[in-house]
Amino acid sequence: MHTNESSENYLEVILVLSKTRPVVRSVDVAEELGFKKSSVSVAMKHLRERNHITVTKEGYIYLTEDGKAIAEMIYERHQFLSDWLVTLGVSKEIADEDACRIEHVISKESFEALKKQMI
Amino acid sequence: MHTNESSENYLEVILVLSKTRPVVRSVDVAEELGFKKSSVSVAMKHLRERNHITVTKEGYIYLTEDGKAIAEMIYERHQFLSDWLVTLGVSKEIADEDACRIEHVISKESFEALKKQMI
DNA sequence: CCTGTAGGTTAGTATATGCTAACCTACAGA
DNA sequence: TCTGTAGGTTAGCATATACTAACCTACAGG
Repeated sequence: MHTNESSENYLEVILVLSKTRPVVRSVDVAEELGFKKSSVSVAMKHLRERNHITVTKEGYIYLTEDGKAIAEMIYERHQFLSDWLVTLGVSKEIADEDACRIEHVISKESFEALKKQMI
Repeated sequence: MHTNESSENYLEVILVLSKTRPVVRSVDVAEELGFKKSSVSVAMKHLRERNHITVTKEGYIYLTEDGKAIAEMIYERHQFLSDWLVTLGVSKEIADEDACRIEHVISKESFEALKKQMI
């Protein structure tokens, strides 16, 4: 279940998009991230190869068990870190940007410790 | 004064090493980071080109004003983030590793907000 | 004097990422 | 029917980083 920061981001975006629309396609991911469709195409190929997603012949992207686990972990971190920064007085936008970077590098231990403190 | 994560790390290490020894050389940096001397050599070339360091003909590395400013900012973040995580109950080792990654991605705003909360 | 070692550099390799350009397929609509 | 557009793929480029291999210089010590 090894991943890179970029893969984690793609998986998270797929999860988020799937919450608000019936199906997620490469173009949707590209638009959301502001990336070119070719970049997303290559990234999806990698995610397929690593069994993090499956793609139907119509181009609909679905998270596998593995992919979903990663996506949900990252998404939870994102939500939590963003909210936490906002409680510290950081603006919503900056909090979101920072959460988006910190979520990929913080350890499980530190994240859990932070959650515990916030209860 | 533009930098990458890797450059920031090198500058921080140079600063830290200079606190405990009279001079800092490429090999010292390589040993500290666990990198090969060739990698450090190339990195030092980039830091020279961007005027973040100067290197004497003996191979002694010194931070420029710019380089020192970056190094000290990152070092302050490192210290603070590491201490903060330890107060949350994270082990010294993990806190240090996490600080080392978060220090490069957290925004000025968030860092200041966190500092304020810790007073 | 001569050789081995320390410190440094350069060239070329590899991975991760995103980009542009060119191309393909399928389908909607004049 | 014919064409334009949407969605997707592939090839090749560019940057950031670290690595291995090969080489150079200088100096210590037999």
